[in-house]
Amino acid sequence: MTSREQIVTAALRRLNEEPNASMAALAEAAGVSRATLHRHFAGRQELTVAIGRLAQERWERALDEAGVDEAAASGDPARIEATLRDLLATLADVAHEYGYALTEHGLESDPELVARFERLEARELALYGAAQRAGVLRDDMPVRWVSNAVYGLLIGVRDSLRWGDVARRDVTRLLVETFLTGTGARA
Amino acid sequence: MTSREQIVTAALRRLNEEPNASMAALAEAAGVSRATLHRHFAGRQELTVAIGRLAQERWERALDEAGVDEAAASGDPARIEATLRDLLATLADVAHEYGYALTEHGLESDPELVARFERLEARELALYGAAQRAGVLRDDMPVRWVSNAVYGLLIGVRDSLRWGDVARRDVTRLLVETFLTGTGARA
DNA sequence: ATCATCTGCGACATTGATGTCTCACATGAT
DNA sequence: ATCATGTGAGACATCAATGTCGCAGATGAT
Repeated sequence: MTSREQIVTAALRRLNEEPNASMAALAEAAGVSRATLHRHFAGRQELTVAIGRLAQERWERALDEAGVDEAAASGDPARIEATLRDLLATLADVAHEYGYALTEHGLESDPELVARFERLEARELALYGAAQRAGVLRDDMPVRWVSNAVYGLLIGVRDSLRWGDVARRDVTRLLVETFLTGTGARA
Repeated sequence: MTSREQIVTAALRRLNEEPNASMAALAEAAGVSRATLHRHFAGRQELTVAIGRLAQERWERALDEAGVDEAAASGDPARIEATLRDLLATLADVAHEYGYALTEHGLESDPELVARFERLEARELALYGAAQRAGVLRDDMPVRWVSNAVYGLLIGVRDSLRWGDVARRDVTRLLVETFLTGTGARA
């Protein structure tokens, strides 16, 4: 791991705890002098964008490994549902590890990041849409609502783990079941 | 409405759009000079805390008007469910109007705000717990997860409205149904 | 008319974070 | 031994946001 990568991951860890940590704090977290931090990243913006990219790569890998595109194209309900559950399970981890990137607003100012975000989101929307057509998800909800609901629940996951409200091994089940069948008791 | 209140509501409106807006921007949004803003609020902290208090008052009113405590104490499933639906509908509005307070981290540094937050949260947790015991909500989920899921979905509501993904008149139904029965199609 | 109060305006001081620079030291390759 | 490279330490400059102050004009009550 290059020192640049070490800095990014250390900064992410620190920012997950304190989103407004100063560059000095991030340097300290990386075990590096402030000057060295600036040698690798011209400014805070550059560093946070690097973190954003890292998060997106992780997200993209989650989509790839779950086989989102193929499942969406297949139209096979069983396969779509399995993929969906698989994806959500992985996204729970991503939310936990990259929570900072999940909630930070400043990242929207980087066009490259925004563009990639939209591509990734589109792939997810395609899966949700396919799930609706295949009868896996109810089709009387806007796809974008479904997407935003997932996003919100992922923030719930992040907070639950942050505050220690829920054990890590339970959180996947809670997320998936809440998303698919809600919190209501079966009639 | 006193000018102090006008400033708070204008600042809230502005911060809902741009959470990092400067004091100068907030003064402008309130149609007031920067000096006048500082005459009313010694610093940014004081202003954001005032906003936080406002949001909490709104939240408290939502709990009161829905009759959360009485419903929880009654143990009556029908009443609890009606109260729950009612509460969520109101909270959707609160999330829309007070989104800034919903996501801003800096508010956690004010002890008074934190204390009141915990009291309000406790009332909600009591309702969720009662709902679980009454068979309205499934009882195999930690109450705190339920609470965090609501919180997350409210962020989903906020974003959906912010980006125009969902019409305001639809969002209540989407929230309530997603929360209670999930996004999955009925088997 | 007079007085109290609030406000806009603009100048000024402060502050905390940020970015830059220099120099000395450590490491490792040749 | 020498050289290249990367780093720590600390001084320094900069900058944007923040907070303060004084003065003059507006408003409104008596």
